[in-house]
Amino acid sequence: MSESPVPHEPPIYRRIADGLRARILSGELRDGDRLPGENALMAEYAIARATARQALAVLINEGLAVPKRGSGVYVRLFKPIRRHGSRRLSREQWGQGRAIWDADTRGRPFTVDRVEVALERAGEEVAGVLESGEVWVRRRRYSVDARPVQLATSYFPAHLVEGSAITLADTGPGGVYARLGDLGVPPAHFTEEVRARMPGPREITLLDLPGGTPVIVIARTAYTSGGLPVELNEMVLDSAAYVLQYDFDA
Amino acid sequence: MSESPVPHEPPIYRRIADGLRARILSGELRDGDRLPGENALMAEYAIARATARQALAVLINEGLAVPKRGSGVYVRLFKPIRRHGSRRLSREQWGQGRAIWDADTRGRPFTVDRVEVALERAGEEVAGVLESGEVWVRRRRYSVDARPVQLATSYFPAHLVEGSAITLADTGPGGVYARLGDLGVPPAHFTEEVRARMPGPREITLLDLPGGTPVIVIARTAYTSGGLPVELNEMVLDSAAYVLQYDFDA
DNA sequence: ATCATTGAATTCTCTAGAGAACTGCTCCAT
DNA sequence: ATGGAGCAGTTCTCTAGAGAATTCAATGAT
Repeated sequence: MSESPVPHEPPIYRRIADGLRARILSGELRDGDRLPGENALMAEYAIARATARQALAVLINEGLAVPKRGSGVYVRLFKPIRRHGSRRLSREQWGQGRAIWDADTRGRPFTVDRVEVALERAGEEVAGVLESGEVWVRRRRYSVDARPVQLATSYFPAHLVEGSAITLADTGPGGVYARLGDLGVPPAHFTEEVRARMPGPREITLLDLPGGTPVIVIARTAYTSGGLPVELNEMVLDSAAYVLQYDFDA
Repeated sequence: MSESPVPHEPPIYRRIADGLRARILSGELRDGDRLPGENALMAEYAIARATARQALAVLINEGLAVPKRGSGVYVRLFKPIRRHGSRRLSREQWGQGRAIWDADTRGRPFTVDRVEVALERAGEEVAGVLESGEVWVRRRRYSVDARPVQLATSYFPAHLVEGSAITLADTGPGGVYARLGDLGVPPAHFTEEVRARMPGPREITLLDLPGGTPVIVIARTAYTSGGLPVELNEMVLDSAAYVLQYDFDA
């Protein structure tokens, strides 16, 4: 038999992490405050550097802290952008001022950079959704307050949008949806599929993500009233920067 | 000026991780396959154990691999459940004595364990949403195929549901929404707020999450047609197990 | 005043090694 | 056959140390 009736004491690095987490959640350490760094933890607990790093890695991985190389480890600040799925139903009377998570409802200005427009052969999944082998692709990155928060890639059936402003960098007033209306195929119905996962290296670079930040992936398909798919938009969001809101009736 | 026009070669651990990732994404390594472990990487690349661990940690952190202590590191399998936001809660479904979760698992039945029902003093945020200081709280965990996939906590204004089956472990046919209907306050409108983040230690335990798996947090508020909030349901989902789907018109 | 340099502090990367904890298999006694 | 013991292989935890890369503030030169 085992002679340890003790329900397994957690390892050192975990106890240190638990202590720091408690101080963050209790409010003792606030957004932007500096956490004790590797050296401080080494001295305080008489542990090796790797162990101190492991403790900090736990918090970084949970998204509660952000490391700044050459400076220190800081409590993360969280002020998400609220993204409304269906604007039509999300009127003021429903839940205004009742939001669970504090978020910026006022429209902070988005800036768009890295716009790429290209005609490509559709991948398997895209081709399946849009029922088209060739697609016009629009890739762009959105930033708020000079911080990148979203990558978006839109696909359009090539035969549908050929010759329109959708194939240009500047789509003109009203954006791509107005142009689809001009073409006689205005979007009437949307389906959004939402997932969350850890980012790949490319996404970490483009969104400038600190460690421990998942991304939200939204695949939105736009259909005409006749059920014709006219756009597939794949969005990758910094999950620390966003709260999604969906409103619907029973 | 810096005299390194070289765009900074990535560190060893990252190059190894990149190589393994490529083998996974290319299909060479499939779901459930065993990855080269610490010892194998140490031998192959002539590196220290810590460095090999760091390489594997990258993949584990991205959710592409799962470590099994004493056994090895394995490629993760991904077969999500599709959860429909709208339509799912339609009156027909809960009107017929059908639990909502049966509807969207398509045969894979949800099992519920760890049901807790209690009368509690509402926290600040919950009180603000439900406009009630005392709330009945229902906590439960859902599993599919003996795997826990979701934690759910529902809050109801105490004065509203006092004496109904909502305060019991078994809420009867149709679940809590049918009971709210019985009480004359049927839910007519829903607002869902969706976030993603890394799980805390409690969530890791309850959901049995491997490293590198984010959770999706949904805060759903149910309102009557008169705009009265009658339920706040906070759900924590294993993000590897779910795809959320929302449908709406332009 | 403005700009460049320096230096301390900090995180990041990596080596080398050791023991603990756990898994899965084989072998042996029953 | 079945159960238990033992063993090899694996991940997990931790020590001790060193150099690289980066940040940030102070200092000095222009």
